[in-house]
Amino acid sequence: MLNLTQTLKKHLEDALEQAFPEIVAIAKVTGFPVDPQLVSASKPEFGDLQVNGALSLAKTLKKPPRLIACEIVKQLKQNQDFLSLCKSPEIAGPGFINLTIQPQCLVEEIRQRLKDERLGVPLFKNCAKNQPSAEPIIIDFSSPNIAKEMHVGHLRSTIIGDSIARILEFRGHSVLRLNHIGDWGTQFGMLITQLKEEAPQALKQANVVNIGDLVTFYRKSKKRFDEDEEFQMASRQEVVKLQNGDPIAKQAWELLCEQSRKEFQKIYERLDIKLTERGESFYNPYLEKVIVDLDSSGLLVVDDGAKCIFLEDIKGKNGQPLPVIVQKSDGGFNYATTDLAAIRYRFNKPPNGDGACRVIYVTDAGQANHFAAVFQIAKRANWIPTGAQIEHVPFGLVQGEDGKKLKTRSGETVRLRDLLDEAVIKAKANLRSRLQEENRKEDEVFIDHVATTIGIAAVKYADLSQNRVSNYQFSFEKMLALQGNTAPYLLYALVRIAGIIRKGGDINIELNELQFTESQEWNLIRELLKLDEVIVEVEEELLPNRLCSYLFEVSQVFNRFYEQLPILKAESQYKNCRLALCLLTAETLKLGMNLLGIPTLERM
RNA sequence: GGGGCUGUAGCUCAGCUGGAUAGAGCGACGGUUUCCUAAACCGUAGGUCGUGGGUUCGAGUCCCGCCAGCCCCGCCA
Repeated sequence: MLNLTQTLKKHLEDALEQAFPEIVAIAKVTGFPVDPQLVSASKPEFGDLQVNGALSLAKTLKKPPRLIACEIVKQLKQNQDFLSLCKSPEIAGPGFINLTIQPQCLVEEIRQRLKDERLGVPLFKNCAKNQPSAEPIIIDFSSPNIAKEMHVGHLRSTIIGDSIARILEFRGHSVLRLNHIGDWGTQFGMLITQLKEEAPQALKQANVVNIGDLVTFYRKSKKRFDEDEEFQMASRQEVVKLQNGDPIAKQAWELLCEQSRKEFQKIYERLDIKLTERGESFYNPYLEKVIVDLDSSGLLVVDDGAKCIFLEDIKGKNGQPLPVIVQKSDGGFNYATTDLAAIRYRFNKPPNGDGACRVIYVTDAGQANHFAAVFQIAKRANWIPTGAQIEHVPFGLVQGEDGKKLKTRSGETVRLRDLLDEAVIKAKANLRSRLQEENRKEDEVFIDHVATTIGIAAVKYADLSQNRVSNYQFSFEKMLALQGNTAPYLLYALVRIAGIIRKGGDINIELNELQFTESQEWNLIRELLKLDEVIVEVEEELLPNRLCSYLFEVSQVFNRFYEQLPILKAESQYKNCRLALCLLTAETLKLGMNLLGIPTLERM
């Protein structure tokens, strides 16, 4: 209903200016535009929309708010265009104006949507003044480390990042999904040194060690690095060799990366997530230039032998400005340097960069300080073009049901593949007991497919349905629960619709004959029509949980409709109309789930 | 010591630029099945929005202090 609310807003602005011509001048002086403050009604009994503007204008106009509302309404009642969209506006409470959309307008919207593949969600270019540009939006997410397995710490970034990417893509943006994997740094020196001793063949040919062994070697090497000075020296030398392009070291590094990459890919396939790999090492050739340019722009300071930039407005322990080290005293670069090089590359015009207009980092909230620091440096160095955006999209920790960081019983970090396996196993057990209760017989292919879909959907949905910023309490029991704001509940609503459609025979909906009489129908219609606003809002706020809440609402309203009104057994003129609502509900839910990265089912 | 995030019903959480009597779900209690998948639906109970001030017509929302929890803070990422 974006179009409709836009039109109404225009009418309201006109009414406001006609009733109180002086506010145009006041608006110019104060700099605040005339805003009727049109928002959705806070309660159904207030209608569809409410206008709050009269209250805030009371002070500037020095008139009681109800009087202001009265004058606005007087103007509106003379506007035939407005009255064709809205029933007579009503003043309520201290000066709210309640609006109810004309039912035939709602029906018309439904009719449009039934014909529209995008379900009324505008492309970016249609609703913004500026044309869509080919300039991509970069979303940096997932980002596991080579030689480590993906664990629960990567879960939220991967799922949330993917959903944000899907939403922006659907809105018509060109999106570059970057996997900034940890494929460089001192850990490779340690690992190669360790492997040279224990499994030298692993450095020469592929598939000699599996990822699990690699992780074990990594742990061992880390331990030795911290304890054994000789080992430390050897590791450092190995890093230097690698950095200098030594072919043997390079080959070993490539093998390690390849081994890990295969493992990551398995997870991404299970989760149906597409990413372009561009690890930290990609930016190696640009690191030196970062230092040089920071130096020439006068930001660089040498302190204790390390090259660093002192931050503005961010203080360290002793109240002194906090430094960010971009080149260590031994000449090595660190992650801040890589991140700065990445920012530059991403904003630079092709062919020397991506030419991005917006860069989004989906990482845990713990890195907020780091990004604040790096962004500040990039801004001060003028590496972010005017009009371009760079933002950190933080999320909270994944906690166990005890409220502490999620760990296995033995205290290890939880591997992502184990977590997904367990979700599927539990979903399968639930399904089997359900089948038994209902005396249903289904083949193993069906059971596998349904359990896998539900298990993965449950994990994704549970994560996405939570406000990103707060910590998230992980619970298989809750996410797989058959009731509540969960993936199975939403999937079930769709299955019900699919069931109707299967048994509905040939659905022949004459769009010209849509007519609705029952409150359950109108509730569903009103809910379905909110889709476009919700998606545009999620695009702006980057909060997928808002989309989840919406889909849950749609499912609930649909389930009431389904429960309380006959559909296939209704008289034919109602049957077709109700089937139309079923179809649109199904399309809405499928689209929404798709934007969350969750596939849907016909039967379950 | 400095900084960030969080604090809303027994539990898990929503709450969009400040707006009408603070909302869901779970759990609890009670009800609904000759009918399209009851994995559903209907109803009841449950809150000094951490706390103390301030801003104003109006604060869960904005500002300041305090308390609690989690996270980050120079050569790891």
